[in-house]
Amino acid sequence: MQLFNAWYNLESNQAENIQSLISLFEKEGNSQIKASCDEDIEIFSAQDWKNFSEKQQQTLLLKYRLTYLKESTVNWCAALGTVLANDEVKDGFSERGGHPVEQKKMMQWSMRISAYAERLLQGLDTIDWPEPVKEMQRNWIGKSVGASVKFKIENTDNSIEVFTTRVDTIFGVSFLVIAPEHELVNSLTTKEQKNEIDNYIAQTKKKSELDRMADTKTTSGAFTGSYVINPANGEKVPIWIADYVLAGYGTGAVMGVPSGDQRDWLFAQKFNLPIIQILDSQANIATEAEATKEGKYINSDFINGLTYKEAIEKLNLWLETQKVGKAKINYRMRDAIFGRQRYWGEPIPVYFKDGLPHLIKEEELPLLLPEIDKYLPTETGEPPLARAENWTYQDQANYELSTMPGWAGSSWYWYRYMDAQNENQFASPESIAYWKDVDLYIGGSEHATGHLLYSRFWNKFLKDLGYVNEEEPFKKLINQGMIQGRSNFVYRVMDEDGKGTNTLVSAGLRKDFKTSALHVDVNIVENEILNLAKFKTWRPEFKDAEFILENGKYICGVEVEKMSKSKFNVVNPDDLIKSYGADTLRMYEMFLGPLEQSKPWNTNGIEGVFKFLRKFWRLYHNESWVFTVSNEKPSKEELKALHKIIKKVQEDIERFSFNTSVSSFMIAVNELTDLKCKSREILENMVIILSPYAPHICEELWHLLGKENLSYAQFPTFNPSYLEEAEFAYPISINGKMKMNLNLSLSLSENEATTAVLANEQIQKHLEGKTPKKIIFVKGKIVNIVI
RNA sequence: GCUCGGAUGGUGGAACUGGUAGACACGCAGGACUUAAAAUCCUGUGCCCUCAACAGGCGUGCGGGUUCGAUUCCCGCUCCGAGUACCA
Repeated sequence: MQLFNAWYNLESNQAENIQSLISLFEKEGNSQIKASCDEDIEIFSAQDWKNFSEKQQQTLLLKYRLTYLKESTVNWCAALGTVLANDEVKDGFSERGGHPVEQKKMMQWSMRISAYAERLLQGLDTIDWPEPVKEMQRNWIGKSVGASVKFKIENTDNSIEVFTTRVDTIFGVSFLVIAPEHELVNSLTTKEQKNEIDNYIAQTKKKSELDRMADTKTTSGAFTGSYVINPANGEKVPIWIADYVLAGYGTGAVMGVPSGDQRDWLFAQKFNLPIIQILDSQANIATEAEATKEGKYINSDFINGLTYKEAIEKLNLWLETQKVGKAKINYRMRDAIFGRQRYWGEPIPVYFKDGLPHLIKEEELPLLLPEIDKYLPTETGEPPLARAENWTYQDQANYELSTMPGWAGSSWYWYRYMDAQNENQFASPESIAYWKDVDLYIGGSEHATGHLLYSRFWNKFLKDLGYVNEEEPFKKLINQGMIQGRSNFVYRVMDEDGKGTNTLVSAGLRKDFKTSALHVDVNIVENEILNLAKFKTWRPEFKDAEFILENGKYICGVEVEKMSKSKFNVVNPDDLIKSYGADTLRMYEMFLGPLEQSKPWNTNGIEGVFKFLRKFWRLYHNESWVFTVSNEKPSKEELKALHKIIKKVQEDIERFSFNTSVSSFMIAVNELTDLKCKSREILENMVIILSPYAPHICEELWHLLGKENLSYAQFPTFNPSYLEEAEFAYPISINGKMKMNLNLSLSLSENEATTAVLANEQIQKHLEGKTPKKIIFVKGKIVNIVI
């Protein structure tokens, strides 16, 4: 609601209530206002504003709001009557059922995250996050400095606006490409070209954005028949459409400069368009494009002879004075779509009256999901909420039918933890002032450009409105590795049109068919062999499935990928807890490897951790499993073992290296077992050190030791004097190859040490009578003899 | 395609700042205890040559380089994973 009732003021560089915008409109119209808003805003005066009807005013405001309605393209599956996510579309067909999917335009709620692009970018420098994640976000925000240029359409008053980072190449333009979805395509297409354009658009509609992107090898496009005039030299430039240009980015139009851009070069090659050299440094443009900024301009009228920097400056000024363009900063990040055509999500608290969206009143919240007969779209393809009876506001106006996406909740939930019982506010100002932000956030890098960016966006917005105090929500971030799953696949045979059939072919035979791979539940697959009976009942669409078997079996394909419900490769840890206990599972997960590393889930080593915990328990017991500790003074060796582990665990916790701590615990327990240690002093400390790793067993032992409140026990202090050594077994290497170890006192100087080394008989043997050229001595590390 | 990450024994991994590669586990093999099994304990286990020991050679995805010395640094690839919007 707040986002709907807000706009972004680029002057104060923060979000403000929509009321302040309305007052500005009333006072001075919109010509002086610097705001993040839709591109197609007309200029109006204060007087105009007052004369506008209520409806006109609201329509205009919608173009400024931070939550607004926007036409977006979605994957539409007519057979299922629903919108599909990208990962539910496989090769242009729905994963479920194999029905055709096409790109369809739809009015969708969006959020103007782009208003925050610069702040999201700058903020990265202030937070302690892994560099790769920051880098991904920087690339995602994608700031580029360039210019926008208007190309006038021949014989009309309209023009096409183009964004370019290389305005200096404007004299090399030999064509203009617009996205197939571009709103001007229809009006630009001439009678002669209509067939070709229609065909091309039909083809494009079948491709998802992902497909369009994956295929960089084929150059395709179609000529509209119309021309624009290059403002720089007045020349006629043909307008093409091509699917490498996306409607959603910039203006959905690109100027084609074949000499400087390889993609444009390929396009010009294929369709016989001129390739114009514009820099004297471009020597090989007959074979490939050269995106150089070196050299001086040629064939470029008034920038001939200038360098790159001079040309950019001159052109930007020229564009502005000619009123055909201006210098511009562009962000590749698009606004985020906020509506979902699903049932399970928060309903959007909006109703429609006279085609305009209105918010329900705040005291009417929360708006609860209505009951519906089945969680499916309607027969006419409307979202599930359309099934609800009387889903109307005050019995008159229709409610919005889409629901909110997952990130509506995930973008602010941590504030709820600060004040979870609060019934009136999302969190009280006092609790927010106390807790501030999240000190350490552990999350997977798969959220780098989704959740972690949306959260930063909402947090900044909440700060602008004074609800929270920190600019950034997560001070420090660590990427834990993803636990991956082994996914199994079946292969659906496709007919000549590429449509899915009812037949599935075993993995070994799939080369002979055109197939598309489908995830299958790992629980109905054993040793890659599919249980056919279970498969048929798994989902209704497979009831009558037919199989092409190999050796009487259906063999599934295997891939390792992230564990996810949608991939049907999730395993449940409950069974492990039942047989090994939660401590074992917890420690095993740590033992598996470094926190940041991804790996497939595998329980092969869990026995080792389980045995360790039993061995640890036995330290506190005698042979008959009776609790036994002694009050004897610990020996030197026992103290050494203890202080080794104190040091190690301290260091490991600092650097989040839990797997190495677990190994060290095993070493310590092995040592203490060998020493037959029963000393209370040692064993009490061991419980404290291990307790964060295996809390249950430690709590139990703590009680047996006659103590309470383990979580408040003081972590033991490391004493280095227990670890001091007088000697070190130096590795002696010859030409960098380790030959033997030699015990030397650590107090020896370099000279004394090398003398002692050369005096050694065995070393002389290794030297084979040769005189060393050089001896490298690193105290406490190594001796290397070069011969 | 693009952005980001990863690769070390049969397996998970260790080696933190360029200094003994394979710690600690799993698995495997052999043995002890047991009527037997489970549990527990002991020994061995990177690869190659060798009956074995001694000794030797090769080894951190691949190909080069820097260095007395490289799993670690540099250049060029391959494969695997995550994200994705052909970003003008």
